[in-house]
Amino acid sequence: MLDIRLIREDPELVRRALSKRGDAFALDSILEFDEHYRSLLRQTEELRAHHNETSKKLGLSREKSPQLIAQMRQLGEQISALQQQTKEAKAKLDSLLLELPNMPHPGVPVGANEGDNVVVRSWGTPKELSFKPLPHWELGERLGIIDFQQGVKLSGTRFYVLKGLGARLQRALISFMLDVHLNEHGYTEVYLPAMVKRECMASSGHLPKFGDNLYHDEEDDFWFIPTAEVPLTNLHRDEILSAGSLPLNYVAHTPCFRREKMSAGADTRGIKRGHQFDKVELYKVTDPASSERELERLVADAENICRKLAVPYRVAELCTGELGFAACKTYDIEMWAPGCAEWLEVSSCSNCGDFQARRANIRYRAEPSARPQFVHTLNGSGLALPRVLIAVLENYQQADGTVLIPEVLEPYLKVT
RNA sequence: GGAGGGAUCGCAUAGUGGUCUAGUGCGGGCGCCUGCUAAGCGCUUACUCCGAGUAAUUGGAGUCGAGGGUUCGAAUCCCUCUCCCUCCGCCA
Repeated sequence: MLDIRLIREDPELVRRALSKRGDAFALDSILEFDEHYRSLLRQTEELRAHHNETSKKLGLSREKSPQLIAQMRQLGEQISALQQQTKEAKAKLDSLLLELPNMPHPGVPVGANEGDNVVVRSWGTPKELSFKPLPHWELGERLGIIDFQQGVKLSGTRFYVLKGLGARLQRALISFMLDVHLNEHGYTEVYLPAMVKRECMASSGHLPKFGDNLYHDEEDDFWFIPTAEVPLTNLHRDEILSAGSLPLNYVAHTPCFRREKMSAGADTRGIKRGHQFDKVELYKVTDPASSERELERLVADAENICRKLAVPYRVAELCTGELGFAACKTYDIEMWAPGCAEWLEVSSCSNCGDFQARRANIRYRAEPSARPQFVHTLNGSGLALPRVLIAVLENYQQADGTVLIPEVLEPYLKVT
């Protein structure tokens, strides 16, 4: 959520920033509703002040004047009517504010689509292969480690079953990633609910706008998380943290569930885009001054996994048009997959500034007696499992159709 | 799933219709005292919103789990919901 005071004081700044995303937003009606709401609020408060004062006097006086009580009753009715209007205006204002995305950080390259993203660095070079590399769906089927038909049999399109070494390879990757983030990067591991309350989705920015992409249980109003970012953002909802506790660094392995309505038709082959997938997620809560630096560290932590797996990758900074709703700055990490001959997005690392903190009401005190202010939140995959699995299978495949195990995974995968 | 109990300031508690402008203790902060430490003493210590002021500051409104109701007036009475605890049942 953007600060209404900023919109009020400098609407042009906000308008310019948001326009870089390539959409138009209803700033004018927000300003109008804000003005309307505040004038109602002022009236309500004035009447209430008068009401409070008289009521107090009445309490202290010995004889209760019936006329005065009648007057007060009438005033009370006026107040509750006005209060109702004020509440409605506020609700309308808030619902408009919740639809506004974050403002891109000033340094983010302006652009409309993927072509305008800027590759900031790359690591490793795709191996020269003496044979034609297979895509993972063929490799996986031949080796009997990915079964697409059984996935469809159980749950329909965009589901698959990992079997034997396929399942074990995924599990090895998860353990390996968690261990690196714990031991080398100093994150704290957390185990999280995969279903959360509606308000959690609003805090992270996934509701009200993106309900289409979420699975939802009607009976208990549980929402299935599309990423661990959702529960992680809510871990400290409505809290005031001490400056000394920052930054908080969390790592979590969770399943993720996405309807993928928007991308109907895209990537239907293989395991690149399913309705359910696993992800190791990195998350940071920082003070405002350190969030930019911490984003660089977070990306470096995710990259470290790629390097240890010895898979070529590149890092791109997203242009303004590609930024997610809550993000003000994002780096994508893409691993090279020779079989399907494409760069696979295995991680998206974002600084959300105070956008989520404002929605989730997460604050901190710089000094023990200082006024609380909003923290910054950052998130990034470290990394997304199916795509790393693809990259490993396709990069480590041999001419005879077998696949080698990356050295770092050997301790996790004693093949017998 | 059934029955009962509960939710008050960071924590623990007091508060059953107007003097609650929510008290007290602990914890935190600032200061004093003191060879050091401990102790002691004094002061202080919630958040949000609207307004005035360049600012320090200041006026008002709201918040005792959430929402609604009764009342001139609600932490206190009533209703609904959420969450927590205890017991029973079921269960990995």
